Amino acid sequence: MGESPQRGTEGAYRRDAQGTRLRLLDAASELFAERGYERATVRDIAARAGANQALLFRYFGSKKALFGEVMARGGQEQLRTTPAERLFEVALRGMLAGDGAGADRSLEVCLRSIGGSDEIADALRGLGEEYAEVLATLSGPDNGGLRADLALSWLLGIGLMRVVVVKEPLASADPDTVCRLVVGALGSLLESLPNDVEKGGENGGIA
Amino acid sequence: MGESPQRGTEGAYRRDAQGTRLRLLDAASELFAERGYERATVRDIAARAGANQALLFRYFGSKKALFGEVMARGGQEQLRTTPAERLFEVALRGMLAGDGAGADRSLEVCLRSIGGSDEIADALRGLGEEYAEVLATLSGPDNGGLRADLALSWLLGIGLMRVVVVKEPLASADPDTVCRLVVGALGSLLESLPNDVEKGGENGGIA
DNA sequence: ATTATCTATAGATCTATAGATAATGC
DNA sequence: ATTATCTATAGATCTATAGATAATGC
Repeated sequence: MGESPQRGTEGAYRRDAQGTRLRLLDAASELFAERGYERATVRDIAARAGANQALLFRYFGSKKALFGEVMARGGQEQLRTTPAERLFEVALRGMLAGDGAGADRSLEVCLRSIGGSDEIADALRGLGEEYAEVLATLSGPDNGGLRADLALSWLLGIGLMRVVVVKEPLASADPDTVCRLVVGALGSLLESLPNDVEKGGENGGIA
Repeated sequence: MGESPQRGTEGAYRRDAQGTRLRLLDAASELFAERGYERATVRDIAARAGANQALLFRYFGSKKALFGEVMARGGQEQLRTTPAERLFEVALRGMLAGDGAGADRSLEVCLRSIGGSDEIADALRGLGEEYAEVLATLSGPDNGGLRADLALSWLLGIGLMRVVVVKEPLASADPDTVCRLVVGALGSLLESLPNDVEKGGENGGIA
């Protein structure tokens, strides 16, 4: 009983398709980030949005389509507003900070959804392409793409261990310390990071 | 129809509880590695083992218990037989090589199962503890545990991008090249990695 | 006689849909 | 009248169990 109004705290509620759609999208962002794609059920998403579960299908068609919209919404902003040489650190700090106000949780969503389905892996690959493309501009021509992928791998691995696995001492380590250690070590991989490190330059013959 | 004998290629088959148990365990190792915990169903596991699905529950009790046995079986060997200063590279090469004969796929299993349930994260954390503990001996006293966690994060991140996400160019990059780049960059994080990466030569001027 | 193996099914999810209800705009 | 919202349920999984069947050892 008592599930009819479902709007909880708001008191008077008005019919508002666009508003409901947006609340569903926000709720989905949160729940996908918290539990991953599979474990976030449409009923839970609708409940958090204070909406009926059937509306989710009316407005988005399917759970997968909703996931697609969630992924499309985030990420892009960070990519557009951050200069290449700061992208790694900004993304890393975003991951380390966890949930901020309008924090971009796209990467976290991906990490928790891995293995859920092939479409999820596709989504993460797509997001990765965009990050890696930018990061690749920081390397010389030799293995630039590979170096970018490796940097991105570290970023995701750190997120995985810290946010999903919650491995100590990493999980509660000071973001500044983590950032310093990682960016320092990456200096020999990506050449134009802010804290310039002497660079090796050549790569020594790859067969 | 026609699912009764289920032993396929073997021809004459004998009742062999221990053998069936082992085939189930092997099949589970493979399928968990390929699809992760959630998507590997007990029916598929039993089918690959050429056994009836009910036997899985008879011999292991539950799907989770089976997963536990799979995780307990692998990993340990690599940890015991590999000296600390080579552990990172050996684990990395194992991840890069993918499926060998008796390759240890525990890490891959974990990567594909993340988000499936809290128990999975626990299993990965436990496996991580053991690796990190060994890696921590390679660092000086300052932030040794954290440095080890960061190295492990990179290892897992690379596995994630290469094996699960299949991001190019990393996915089909030459293992030697990847290994050289990563071990080189890690030199500034873990202090006593072998300076001779069996390629000899340039290790990049790392402070 | 023992017990490895198989059949059949309970019971719990979860996504998705069809159709009913009711709040808004005209 | 339109359409946002809700109810009820179909249909597809999947794990797990109870009890039947049949291959082995004595």
